Amino acid sequence: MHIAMTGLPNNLSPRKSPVQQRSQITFDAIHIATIQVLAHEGLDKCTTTRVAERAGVSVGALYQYYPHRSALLAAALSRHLTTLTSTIERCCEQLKGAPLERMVRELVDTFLAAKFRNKMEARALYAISVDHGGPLLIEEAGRRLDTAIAGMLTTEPENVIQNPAIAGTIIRITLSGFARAVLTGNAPAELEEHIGHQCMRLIYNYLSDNRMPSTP
Amino acid sequence: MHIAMTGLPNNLSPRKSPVQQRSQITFDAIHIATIQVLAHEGLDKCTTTRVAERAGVSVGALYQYYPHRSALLAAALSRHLTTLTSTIERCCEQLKGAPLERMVRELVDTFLAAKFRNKMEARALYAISVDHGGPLLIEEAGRRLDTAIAGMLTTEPENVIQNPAIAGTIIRITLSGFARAVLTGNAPAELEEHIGHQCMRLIYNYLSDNRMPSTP
Amino acid sequence: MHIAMTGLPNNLSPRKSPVQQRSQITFDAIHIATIQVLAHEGLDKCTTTRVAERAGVSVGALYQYYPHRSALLAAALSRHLTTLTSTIERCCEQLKGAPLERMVRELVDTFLAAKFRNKMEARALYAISVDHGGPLLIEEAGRRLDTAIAGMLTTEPENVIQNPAIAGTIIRITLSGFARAVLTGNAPAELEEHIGHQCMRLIYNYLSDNRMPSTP
Amino acid sequence: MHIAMTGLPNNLSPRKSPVQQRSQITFDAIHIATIQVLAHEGLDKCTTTRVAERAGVSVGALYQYYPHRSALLAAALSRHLTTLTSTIERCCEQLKGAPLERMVRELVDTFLAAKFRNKMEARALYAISVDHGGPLLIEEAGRRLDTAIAGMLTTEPENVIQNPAIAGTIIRITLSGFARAVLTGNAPAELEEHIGHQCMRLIYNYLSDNRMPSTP
DNA sequence: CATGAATGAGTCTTCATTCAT
DNA sequence: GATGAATGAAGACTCATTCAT
Repeated sequence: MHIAMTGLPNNLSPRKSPVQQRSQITFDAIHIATIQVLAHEGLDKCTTTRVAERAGVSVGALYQYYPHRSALLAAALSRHLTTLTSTIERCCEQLKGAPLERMVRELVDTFLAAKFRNKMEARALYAISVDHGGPLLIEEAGRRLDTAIAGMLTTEPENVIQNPAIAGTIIRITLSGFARAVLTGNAPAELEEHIGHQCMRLIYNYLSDNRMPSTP
Repeated sequence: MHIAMTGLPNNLSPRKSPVQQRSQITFDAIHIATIQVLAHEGLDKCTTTRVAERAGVSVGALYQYYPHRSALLAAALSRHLTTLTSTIERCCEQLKGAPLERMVRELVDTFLAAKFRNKMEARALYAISVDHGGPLLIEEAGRRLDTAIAGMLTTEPENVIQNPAIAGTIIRITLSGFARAVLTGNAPAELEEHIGHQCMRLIYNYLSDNRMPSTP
Repeated sequence: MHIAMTGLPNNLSPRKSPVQQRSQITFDAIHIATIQVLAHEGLDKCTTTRVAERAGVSVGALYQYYPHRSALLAAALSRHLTTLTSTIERCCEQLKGAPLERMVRELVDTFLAAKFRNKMEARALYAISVDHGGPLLIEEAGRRLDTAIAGMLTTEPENVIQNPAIAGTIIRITLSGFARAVLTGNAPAELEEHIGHQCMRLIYNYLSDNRMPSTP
Repeated sequence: MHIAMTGLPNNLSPRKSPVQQRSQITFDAIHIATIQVLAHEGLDKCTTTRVAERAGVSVGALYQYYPHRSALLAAALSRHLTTLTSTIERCCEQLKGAPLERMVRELVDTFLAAKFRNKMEARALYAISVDHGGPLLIEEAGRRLDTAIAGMLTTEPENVIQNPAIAGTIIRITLSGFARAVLTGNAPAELEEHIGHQCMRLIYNYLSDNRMPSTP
């Protein structure tokens, strides 16, 4: 159940949940330090020593909380994804029964806002997306997002959504893709402010229309 | 001009182009080995030693062609992106003046086919997208793709595309995002075969319609 | 101020001064090992691995104290020069006001004694005089020696020294040159025991007389 | 006898003496390149490849003339020392029977002029003085210089030189020491132009006087 | 003979991890 | 528990030297 809670595969979960107050502070300090070092120095230079240093604790202390470096990194990504996922799940819950347009508008806004709240962090964490258990975490988060969005779409009043499951996935991939493009600098600066707008168009039109490619 | 040709930032470009036959063989062997090791072992274990070993040459030989590991990795990504970019550029060129629907259909098909031709390779190369000059290469490739697509859209007969530049970017980001989702296993298996279809819907509807969010 | 204390240019100074007892032992062991390996194997073979081995510690421990091989070597030379310089400075201080003959005699004796106290070490360190920051260290030591000697000469009772600054340098170069010749085996064995004597003659006559070349 | 001619110990002598014209050119080019690279890049970076490159030949060609890197370096030093030695020998020969003052003056001038003719080269070669057979070459050159100077001193008309052999060595060491100090930047700039003058005083007074330390 | 591609032993250096204090 | 010194495996990279062409 530990797995279920943190989304971390087997041996990648933190060693112990901090119970005392001092522990909690240290734990958080390490988490923050991890992201900072990751952002400022890159994955390769995000070493346990440097993280510990930045967190103001000893390496030994760090290993008190995480069994190894991968777990440390995975935890950073995990926390980020968990926050994002929860936010979206809550959002979708609240939008149940709302008109499609509002669903799309608010979902897009919420998603991007969550992703862009701390751009540095979000950007840095892409480094973990290829290794250290990142793929698994991302996959799981993806599933949860898909489910949440699909659940919301099912309640769409006019019932225009034929396959909510697929639609949920399509929306999630679209949003993730655009967020990544913006965060990694792969979108022209002038597009950045219109990203939300464009995503809405993309998604809204996709959902409300299915003429063309149905007869390919 | 070296930069212009390879898309590799100065210090990341290969050391020398092989002139003799033996050289060419070694050079290619190294390139192939790089991708294989990357795919099978991951970025961290894609060491110069292992690559050389797999290529059946000595480390020294490897360093005769690449000044350092990063250049080796960058070159692998570069070649991949160059192929993709050229393919799309050619495709867009040929589609000039075609009806919108055909444009979209063929662009999507070509893009995904190119990306999926060698899935293992494409998947492996995502590891380089965060470092080793990857971001620069990707950015440049992105610009070229955007331009190519925009150029094509400009010739759309019915003239429904208001802002081809933006549209080009949107399309590219969309396609890249979906390709990545599929390749990294972030799309449910059952969606995989419909990816092309869904992308077309997404893009075609986006292009042909702009009712909703124009009045937000 | 670190620079001022060790005479080592910024990036060549040791990493950290050992505070705990264990550290101090390791630190000293490394220093001694460096000189031994240097003496027995030569500069080229004075590798970090070999030094660590000889010191009975791991390479890692070595790198805890020195940022790189050059710093290790520089430190060895630095310590030697600092000792020499301090000794001479003290000597010159005590000889202030003494008659010229005694000044020369004792300075020469002290200098050579200091240099020859550990011939193996002194000999070995010549290898660092061309690189690894050696030239800078030597230059600085030279300046301090010159100053010390000049300061002493200024107090010569009979006031025969016209230009103490120049004389100080001349003396220092002379002494260094002869010490080197002896240590590197460039002086015939039979001269070795008379070196002090000869140096005194050279220097004393130089100082007390300046007839000839003043009318060249 | 090869040894006798080149002054190079056993396996450090060049592989073959170039007989053909083309060979001679290549041979010289390599020699010059060696010194240039040594001067500009330092001993460590004076690699066979770089030297060959600079000389405009292939590594293979270089190995045609020198059995290994050490021989290449030793040869550079050897040539330098041979030139110096010959010059001094000729000088001493011509000064036989001259008055002491002239002997000293011209010897000092000739020595320093020879050493300073190509400062860059002389400076660079100090790097070889600790290894690669350098010590042996220097020792041999020292002996020849000592002998030459002693031979000259023997013919001094007024017969004031008690022990020409020792005196010869003292003079040689003195001159070498000052030359080195100047070349390695260990003499204050303002002294540089007076070096000859100072050396003469040092040596002349040493030779003509032996009052003091004879009664220590 | 010259070339320069290939070799591979050997360097320096880093860093995850352990463990005596 | 916390500390941080020590470990040592592993990686990047160089370069003297050889040898097929």
